[in-house]
Order: sequence, then structure tokens, then C-alpha cells
Amino acid sequence: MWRDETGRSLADYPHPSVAVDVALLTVVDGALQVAVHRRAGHAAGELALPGTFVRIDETLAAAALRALREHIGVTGRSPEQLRVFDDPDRDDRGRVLAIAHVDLVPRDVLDDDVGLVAVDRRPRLTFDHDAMVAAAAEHVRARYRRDPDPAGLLGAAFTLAELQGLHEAVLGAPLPKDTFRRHVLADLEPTGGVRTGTVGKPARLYRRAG
Amino acid sequence: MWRDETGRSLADYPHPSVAVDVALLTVVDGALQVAVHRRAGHAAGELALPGTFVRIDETLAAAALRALREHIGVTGRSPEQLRVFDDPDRDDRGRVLAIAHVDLVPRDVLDDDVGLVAVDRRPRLTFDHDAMVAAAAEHVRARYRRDPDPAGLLGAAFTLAELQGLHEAVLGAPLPKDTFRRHVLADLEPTGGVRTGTVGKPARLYRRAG
DNA sequence: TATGGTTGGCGCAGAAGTGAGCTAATAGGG
DNA sequence: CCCTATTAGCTCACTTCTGCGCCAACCATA
Repeated sequence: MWRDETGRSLADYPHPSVAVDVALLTVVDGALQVAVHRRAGHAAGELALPGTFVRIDETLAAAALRALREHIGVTGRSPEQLRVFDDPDRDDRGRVLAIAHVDLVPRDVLDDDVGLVAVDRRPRLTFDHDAMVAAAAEHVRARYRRDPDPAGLLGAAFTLAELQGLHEAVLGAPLPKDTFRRHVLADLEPTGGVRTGTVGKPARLYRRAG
Repeated sequence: MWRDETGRSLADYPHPSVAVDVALLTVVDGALQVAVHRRAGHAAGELALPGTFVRIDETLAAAALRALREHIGVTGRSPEQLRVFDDPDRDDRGRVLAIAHVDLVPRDVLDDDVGLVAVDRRPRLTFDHDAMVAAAAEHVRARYRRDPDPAGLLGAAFTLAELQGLHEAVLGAPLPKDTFRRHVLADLEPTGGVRTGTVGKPARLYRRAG
């Protein structure tokens, strides 16, 4: 074990605790929603994002996935970092740095009893979790502005109308049909198939271009 | 002091140490450059970004500013977070999470003996500091694509040519003159003055619009 | 004081992007 | 089996954007 010139290891110096909090987002009822739960133990009863302390030999992604599993019984996909929340008074238990994460998953990986609230009409959350949800929504919205379906919420093949519906749900605003199609087409390739069994002219199916 | 049901405080649980590393950027010779120093103590002699461990009651910004002061004698402006580097093996002294920061300052706040290397032609840095510099450059380049002069490197009043030169230095690529002007003009307001004492037709002076 | 060199910035033609409307292609009902 | 409702997706007129070229305004020099 490494020791400095005074004989102390890193852990001998007082240092902040580190937590992860995860804004788990999904699309339900044509709107972006975030999973919340009521805390037990400290700050019991308060609405909060799933979170946990980071263990000493754990990566942040592993801690984020563990928080999702332990608090809401969900297997996350690929949590991404947002930023560190470092207000010295943010947690009355002591000095805690919270690393906010976001993960976007399809609705069907969540149990029915997971609490969901729409990000644009959400109740107050405890700690600084409101700011985390705002940052999470902004993050996925920016990603969907750049790429057709970065989180892979649609399956292998989808129609342009299905993709537009997803984008409108994520962004929380309607999009102009023609412009939307022209933009995403550059990043898609047709599968050759069409969506049948629907009313109207059958729509071509596309996949993400490689 | 808060204690859990087993009588332990937060600090009683083993948890990672937290460090900040700062990519201090500036523009010299028409190119984006980053301040580096040769480490003393651990990993002595290696080229690295200024960094330090975060003290328990310190904000991240305060730790970042302290790292700049202690290692290269510079007063930073406003360090911004990039992301957390959490590879378990990134530091052989123990478990350390490093929170990378970026700060962009004018050349004249740096002493002449501060080591500077161009971000696009830089030598290998130690730890994961290469990835931090890459993230820092990408961050400031993205900001300069959005805003005329977010870091305020130019003074209160400047010409469009001066602003374009700054952008080309930050981005590391030439920009089309007319398109550049039209885009930034939306976020600027003329001061009414002109830049005199130069060759050619005097250029109008602008300031950031409020 | 005139003249040439140099840089700022505007106008205009062509390119690119946008959105409304029209045609195509299917399901379902009479 | 035909007709209608409905949705997909193309076409075309219009708007916006881009970049070249030209004129303007100043300094330096003779």
C-alpha cells in the first residue's frame, strides 16, 4: 500500500463521501418520464431519485446500476454521467459529492409498480434531485436532436412516423414532418420492408445506418 | 454528527478519494494551448495537468483554483466540470476518482515560465490526462461554436476580425468570413466606435449583447 | 496633396432548405 | 368488387442562407 512521506495512505486523509444518483428516463404516454421512489431510512418518505454511495472498488456505472437494482428493481442499460453536485450543505449526514447520471430505457423493462412522473410536470424532489432531472432531460434531448435513436428505444426496424413520435415524446414538442424526415434520413438505411396491417399507405421500414 | 443504525458515520465506510485535475487553456500563437507541469513527489518528472485532492469541506471549483495556484502559480477564472474519470487502476496510490475541469484564460494571466503545449500537437501526458485535455478542447470548442466569446478573452470592445481570429485559434481551423460575421452579429451590439491606427479601412467595434 | 495598398463590409446571384399540396397505396365497409 | 378514409412520401414554389465580387475608407509614401 502506498504511503506518503508522513507515512499516511490516501484513506488516512479526511475526504468527501461519493454518491451516485440516477435519473432513469423512459417514454410513456408520449412524454418523457423519470422513475422516482420514496426514500426509506434517511429523509424517509421524500420523493427522490434512486441513489447509493459508491463503494471503494466500484466504478460509477456499476454503482449506478446497483442503485437502480436495489431501489426500483430495474436493470439499467448504460448510465451516463451528467455532472457532480458539490454543494457543501446538500446532505445533512456529512460531506457528500453526488454524481448525477442518466439512463434511458424502454418502458417494458420497468415493473408496473415503479413510480413514474413526467419530467415536465413533476412534483418537487428532495435534495438537489430536481436539478438532476432537468440536466438529465436536457442531456437526452440534446442527444436526440443529433441522432435518430441513440438509446435504441425502437426495435431493429421502424417507420419514420414511429421515429417522429418518439422524438416528439422525448423533446416534448411537435416537429415539422417533412424537415424531420429529411434530417433523419441521412442517418438511416431502408430495410426494404414495409409496415403492414396499419391503416393507410404502408410505411417503409428503416434501421440505424452503420 | 449523523450516524446510521449501526452507529457509524459516513466517513467510517471506506470510500474513494477524490481529486480534481484542471486543463487550463489559453490561446497563444493562434492556437489553443494547455498548461502542463512536471510532477514532483508521486510520478515525479511526468508531464501532467495541475491537480490536487479535494478537501472534505471544499467545493470542486475551490479545489481546482487551489491546484492552479499551487502547481503553476495562476489565478484561474471559472473552472467548469468535464466529467469524472473512474478507472479503478488509474492511480497506483489507491482508489481515486478524478474530476476533470477546464478553464480558459487570457495568456497574460500566466507567468512566462508556465509550460504550455498546443492541444493538437501535445506530448503524452501521464495518468488519463490526455483524455482530459481532449475533453477540455472539445468542451471549449463547442462553447465557441455557440457563443461569440464565452470566456471573455477579448476585452470589452473588439472587431469582427479579432473575434474571427480568436475563433479560428480556438477551433484550430479557418472559418468562412461572411458566414462567421452574419452568425455572430446576432449576439453582438456595436459600440459606435471603430478600431483606428490599423492599416486599411477601420473596423467597427462590438461588445457582447446583453 | 494625390496615389496605391490594404482591410472592412455591403449587394446580389446561386445554392440549400422548408413546408404546403398533391399523388400513391393500402384497409375496411357497403 | 368498388368506393372511401387514411396515411406515406414526392414535387414544386418559396424562403433562407452562402460566398463571391465590388465599393468604401483609411494609412503610407511620394
